[in-house]
Amino acid sequence: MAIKKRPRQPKSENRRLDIRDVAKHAKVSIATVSRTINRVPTVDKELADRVWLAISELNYFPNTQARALVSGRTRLLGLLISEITNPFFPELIRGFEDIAVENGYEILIGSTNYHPERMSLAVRRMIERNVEGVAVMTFGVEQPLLEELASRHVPMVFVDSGPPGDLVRPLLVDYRKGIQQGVQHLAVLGHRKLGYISGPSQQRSSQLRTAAFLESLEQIGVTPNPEWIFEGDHTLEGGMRCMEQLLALPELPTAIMCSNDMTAIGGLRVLTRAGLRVPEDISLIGFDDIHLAEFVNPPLTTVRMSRNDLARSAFGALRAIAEQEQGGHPREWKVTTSLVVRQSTGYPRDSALAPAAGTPSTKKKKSSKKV
Amino acid sequence: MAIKKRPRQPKSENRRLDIRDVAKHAKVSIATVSRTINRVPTVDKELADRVWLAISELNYFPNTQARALVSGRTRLLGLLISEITNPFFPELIRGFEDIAVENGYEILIGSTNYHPERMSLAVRRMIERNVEGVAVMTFGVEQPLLEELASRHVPMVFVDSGPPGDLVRPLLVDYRKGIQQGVQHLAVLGHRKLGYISGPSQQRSSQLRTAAFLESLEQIGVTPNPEWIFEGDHTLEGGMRCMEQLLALPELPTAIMCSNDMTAIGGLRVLTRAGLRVPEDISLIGFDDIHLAEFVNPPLTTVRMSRNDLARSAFGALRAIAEQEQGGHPREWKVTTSLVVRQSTGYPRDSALAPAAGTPSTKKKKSSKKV
DNA sequence: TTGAAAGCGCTAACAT
DNA sequence: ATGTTAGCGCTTTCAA
Repeated sequence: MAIKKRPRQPKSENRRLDIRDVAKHAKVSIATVSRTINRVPTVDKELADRVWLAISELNYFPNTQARALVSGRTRLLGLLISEITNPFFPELIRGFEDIAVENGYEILIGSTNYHPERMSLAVRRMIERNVEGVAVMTFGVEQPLLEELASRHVPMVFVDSGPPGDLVRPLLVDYRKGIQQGVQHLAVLGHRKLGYISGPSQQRSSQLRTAAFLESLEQIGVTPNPEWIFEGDHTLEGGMRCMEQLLALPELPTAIMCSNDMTAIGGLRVLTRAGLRVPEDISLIGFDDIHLAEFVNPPLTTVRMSRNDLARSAFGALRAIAEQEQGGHPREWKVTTSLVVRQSTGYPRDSALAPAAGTPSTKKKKSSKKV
Repeated sequence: MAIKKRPRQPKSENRRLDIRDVAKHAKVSIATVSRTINRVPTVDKELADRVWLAISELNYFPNTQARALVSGRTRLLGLLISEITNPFFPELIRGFEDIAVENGYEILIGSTNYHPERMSLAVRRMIERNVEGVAVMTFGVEQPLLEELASRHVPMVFVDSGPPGDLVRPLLVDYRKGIQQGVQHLAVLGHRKLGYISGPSQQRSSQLRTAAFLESLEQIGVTPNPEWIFEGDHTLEGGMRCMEQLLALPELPTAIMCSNDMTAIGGLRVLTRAGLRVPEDISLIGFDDIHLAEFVNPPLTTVRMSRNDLARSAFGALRAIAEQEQGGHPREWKVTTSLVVRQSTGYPRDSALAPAAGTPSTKKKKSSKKV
């Protein structure tokens, strides 16, 4: 597009400046220009100065394509996401763009829009453009696509976990801390009877969450009641099913933590249908902070992971893989969590703390309700 | 990164497949492979078949860098935005990604984050990567940067308008239609006394809006009352100032349209402080549908432009410039608008239509009411 | 219609 | 420390 390229001959008038122009202008060889630009330390100070001067006088920018072609390094990273209009992603992209650009990388965004075709197109685009690594920030990417990348030795990072491999790293979300934040929030409100709906027990990340829950209970000096612990499957339906079983119990907990938001939202639905009020009768807390969490009624208190951490960890991990991380065992890339207090948590029903019923007022945009 | 490149000799084991591998496999010359891939029509059908077969058997992807280097076409487009976490942009990006990818382009996103430095970094990145065009989707990009692009013959499109030039196109937002939608919405509710707060009269886009307002009034058979028409400046403060003046008038309009949302939000603030209720006492309607519009109290009814239109127009315009748009005068790229009915508009105070006062119930998010 | 070969702008080996 | 030069993988001329 840029400019109509005439055949080859007439050295078109507005051709881009190239390294030879700079060399000529600075009266050095093109090799010296290249070395200067790449900060090879052996270049004579004076020559280097001449080169830099020429560069700025001519306003020369090196041609990335040519550099990439010869060096094999594109300084391009792929970011595979599900849908950019899902508010989780813009924040993530922002962090990723920031750190990538700081380090001289560009990012190629591939949205799958939940379509298998778009997904494979995205992977294809990344391979064609020779990305130096891919951050897979969405679930459900088909195995063959990942193999395609792996077979071409493209480093990958996954949120949470992915197929293991030499060039593959999981990002470690700090579930322990996240769950702890949730449990302590409930403890502070005065809850001692806590229930839990887990994710599928085969999934590593949900095992971690369950373990963290139990551990957090211990920290607040509460003995878990096995009756109140259910195994869900991280779906809305799973959450509903578990909540129904729970409601059949003779004694109910005053608060329930769920292994993810979808589970909590399913649970919420059942609670509401059963005529129980959240949080007046029972408090509910999720995990993930998906978009929907803010829009259910009442808005869900939940634990979210830092998009910025995620972005920086993904970048760092990709870079470390690529540069072979000479020193010792692979580093772990942690992602921190934070509690997002909305309106699905409040004092327990019979608590002395409760002004009457409902959520206590808190500062800022945290849950707040005049009773 | 991708893979540790050993010096040059040992033809590293896991080098990428290249066109020669395909040529060998298909028993043709690399020229034929190239022609086949580029769908040059003169290739013999049978040879072409062999080539395609080889390509798919080897799972070959052409190297974009090499192609770009020799052809001078990167198939890369720059998208200059202010901030990706502003919800205006993800939608825009989505549309842009869709159409770009459909056409074999990639997009390079540059966020300015309202920092002059980031802005020039973004422009620099685009030039370095040799983008074939830039869609400038944010205001306030500094002139020198645009000149930098122009001097390198990079085609540009601007939302609404930008510095004119041979390789520059404005996108034309259909203000007339947008304003009309707003005015008719008010007319349907029963408003006949309409006020207007314009933008700065030097700015072309606000002239267009004002003209459209007057025209729309005529269409609904209302004679404009010059007393109720104020010139704002598209800022919050301007909106407040105008609204204060308006409130000093002996007779007030029942509804006010503003040239943009910030103006309306400023106006809303003054109205609220003056103890007037919106929309019970006075209806208010903005233009743009900025993020904030949804979160003010009451949420602002406004006119928004289609992000998808914007994206597609930007892409189309860029492409047309680049391909020199052989046929006649440059095409116009229109962007449509739509009315977003929220809660700042309702029946006029003394309307027989009003059930009591306040907003009529609406179905969906569109205006529509049973009278 | 096909193939051989000349570059695209740059980096890095090699020579000096 | 600097210059010369051979490619990187491809497209496109040119000759056959």
